[in-house]
Amino acid sequence: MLDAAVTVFADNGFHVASMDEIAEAAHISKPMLYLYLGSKEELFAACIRRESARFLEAVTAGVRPELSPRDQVANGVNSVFAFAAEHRDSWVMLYRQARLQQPFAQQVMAVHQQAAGAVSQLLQRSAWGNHPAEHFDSLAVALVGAGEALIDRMLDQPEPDPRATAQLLIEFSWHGLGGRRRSDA
Amino acid sequence: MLDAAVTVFADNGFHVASMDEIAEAAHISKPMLYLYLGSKEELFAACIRRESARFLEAVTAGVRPELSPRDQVANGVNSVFAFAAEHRDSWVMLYRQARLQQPFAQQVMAVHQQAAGAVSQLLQRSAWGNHPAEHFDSLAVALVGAGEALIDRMLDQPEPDPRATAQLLIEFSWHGLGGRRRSDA
Amino acid sequence: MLDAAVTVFADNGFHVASMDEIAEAAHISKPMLYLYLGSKEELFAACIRRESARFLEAVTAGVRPELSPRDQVANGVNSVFAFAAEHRDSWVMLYRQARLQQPFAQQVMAVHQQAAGAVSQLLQRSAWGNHPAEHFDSLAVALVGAGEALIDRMLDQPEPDPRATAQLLIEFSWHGLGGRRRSDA
Amino acid sequence: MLDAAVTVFADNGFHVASMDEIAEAAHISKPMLYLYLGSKEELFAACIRRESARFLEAVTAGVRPELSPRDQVANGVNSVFAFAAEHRDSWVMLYRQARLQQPFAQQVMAVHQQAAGAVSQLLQRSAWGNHPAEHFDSLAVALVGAGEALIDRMLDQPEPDPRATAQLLIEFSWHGLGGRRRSDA
DNA sequence: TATGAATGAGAATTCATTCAT
DNA sequence: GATGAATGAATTCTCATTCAT
Repeated sequence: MLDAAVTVFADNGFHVASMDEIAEAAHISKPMLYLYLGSKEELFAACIRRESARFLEAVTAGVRPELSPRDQVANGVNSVFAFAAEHRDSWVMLYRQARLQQPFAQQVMAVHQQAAGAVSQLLQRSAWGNHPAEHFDSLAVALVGAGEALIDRMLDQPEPDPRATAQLLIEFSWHGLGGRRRSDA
Repeated sequence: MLDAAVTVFADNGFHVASMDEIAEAAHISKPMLYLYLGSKEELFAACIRRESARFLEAVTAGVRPELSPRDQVANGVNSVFAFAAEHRDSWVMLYRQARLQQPFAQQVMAVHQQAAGAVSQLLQRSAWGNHPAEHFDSLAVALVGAGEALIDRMLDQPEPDPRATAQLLIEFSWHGLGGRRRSDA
Repeated sequence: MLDAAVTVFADNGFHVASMDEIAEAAHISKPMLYLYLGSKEELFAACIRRESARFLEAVTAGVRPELSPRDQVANGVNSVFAFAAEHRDSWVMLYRQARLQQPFAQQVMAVHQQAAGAVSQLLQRSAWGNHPAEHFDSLAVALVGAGEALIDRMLDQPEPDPRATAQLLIEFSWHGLGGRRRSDA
Repeated sequence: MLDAAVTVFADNGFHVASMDEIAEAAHISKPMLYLYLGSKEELFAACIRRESARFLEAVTAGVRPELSPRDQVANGVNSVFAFAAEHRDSWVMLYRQARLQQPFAQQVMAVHQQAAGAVSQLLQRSAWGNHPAEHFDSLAVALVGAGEALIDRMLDQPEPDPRATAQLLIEFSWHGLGGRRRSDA
């Protein structure tokens, strides 16, 4: 039942999605929706809650603390990309729709920042030299943003290849676009 | 008149923003809004059109073809960050709101992809080694996504510093998170 | 089962009371309610019927035809006040709620007018002088109205005292507010 | 516009009256109703407010402080009966409908008790002997209740005669049903 | 018999949009 | 040219009522 809602919300966004549409997609009647979920807002919140949990679970499941920080990041990136490819609607709903809907953004961003925070920590532990912690926060934000953009594009392709896309991000992250300027050559 | 609309749309999103609110913010009456802009959708489209143009203009103005590709990218990144910092509402409206509103996303994405395409070309021209063009498209997407995420965070800060933020992105782009694993050391 | 309904109807009125609430208060399921009572309207009608019967019974039980008309009225007033005090919900349901709900008002008013008619007859038999029968009808209406108002107020008090309140009404009825104007003194 | 609402509310009560019906009766569209009155509850409250004011004004207008307390009461009773006869809907709406609708009862009862309080004071000033003030409150309640009942009946008659009905109440109030029991004779 | 699960119909409320002036 | 006043159409939500078990 939440599945239908997630799909409809992912396709239309919170405001355009109507309860009629969701009820129809779920093959139930509107009163059932209200009986089980209370209201449109609660329904949306419930969708966010469940999908966030699934997302966290998927990502957490792949964590291997015995690996090096870099490999942990690589693992995480792979998990996230795999999740997005497998649960397209969940991803779109969380990251494209819920993140903007004012009363709900907070809920999504909490998870998001938790993830970014973990990345930041791993980066910090994997790095050379001296940088303030905030520097790694920024890098984590950049990395996560790059990931989201790649996922977005990936999801528009007919046959998404999460492993390859993740690999690209990881390479890009560690090595950048190439250590030296061409003019350096 | 569009200014008011942009502000309201940026603050509330397309659906929550009401024509009443926009008319009031523009200090005109609703019939005027309709006389000049036709409908809410046309109004939104007009906002997107104008802000996209401004955005492109701001970025294009800084282009210096005589520079090296890398410097051109750096220039562009700086322009984009400066634009976002100076025209917060324009940026939010384009990248946070319009990109999701189904009938309009295309309009925004056209500009967006034009920018990403230019970046891709510059990267290609600045790179070593052999990679298919598509590889650079992906890198451009990642770079642009990282940029957007950093801008987003920047706009939430009390005193955004576009130059510093841009610099961070550029460094990150060229060199990644650090060329070698710690264990390599 | 009707008890629960009466309580709920008395507390909330016909429209605000929901069948869910009544079923819950009666510790049965809604289908049972419908099986036994047919519909919300029939349920309400059944409540009215039963409470009206109880009311009439309570009042009739105290009738002592061998007494003087005045004492019979006094008796009746006492019975009514005692009934209202003892069966608060019955009274409220009948006189506050049912009397206004258009399809049911008739049902309540029939009982009400039966009582008023009996009072009118007694007054007529107890009176001096010549008055048309209609005059006594009016007096009965006034007396009954005064009684209802006093009952209403009585029911809002923490410890209703039906005997005292009834006594007040009876005194008021026989002697009015005082036979002479102060200026007469 | 409130006129139509008062009529509909008087006929149907708060819950049965629908905004559609009221809008139609007022020859305007529902959105206008909402524009001017805000919500069904506010509309009802506005009706109560206006009719209460009219009622108070009608009653207050007839006050002649130079008269004896008894004549003042008689005046007041006449005013009230005249008002009810002339503004049937106002009366019904205030005393039959609004008095029971929980969120609004207070508003009506305030006026009502103000009136009853005034009556109580006048009775007190017109009376012989020693009685606690509370005794007069009770008498006022009874008197007012009797008045309401008579008005109710009056309003059901084809040609209400407020003066005669009021006169009946006044006589009844001062002299009761007859000073002595028949058996006293 | 008894009920958990389901729904059709309708109510309040809002908003983009348009006349009449 | 400008606007106050007006509305059709849609949306969320509720409730009396009924199956399927």
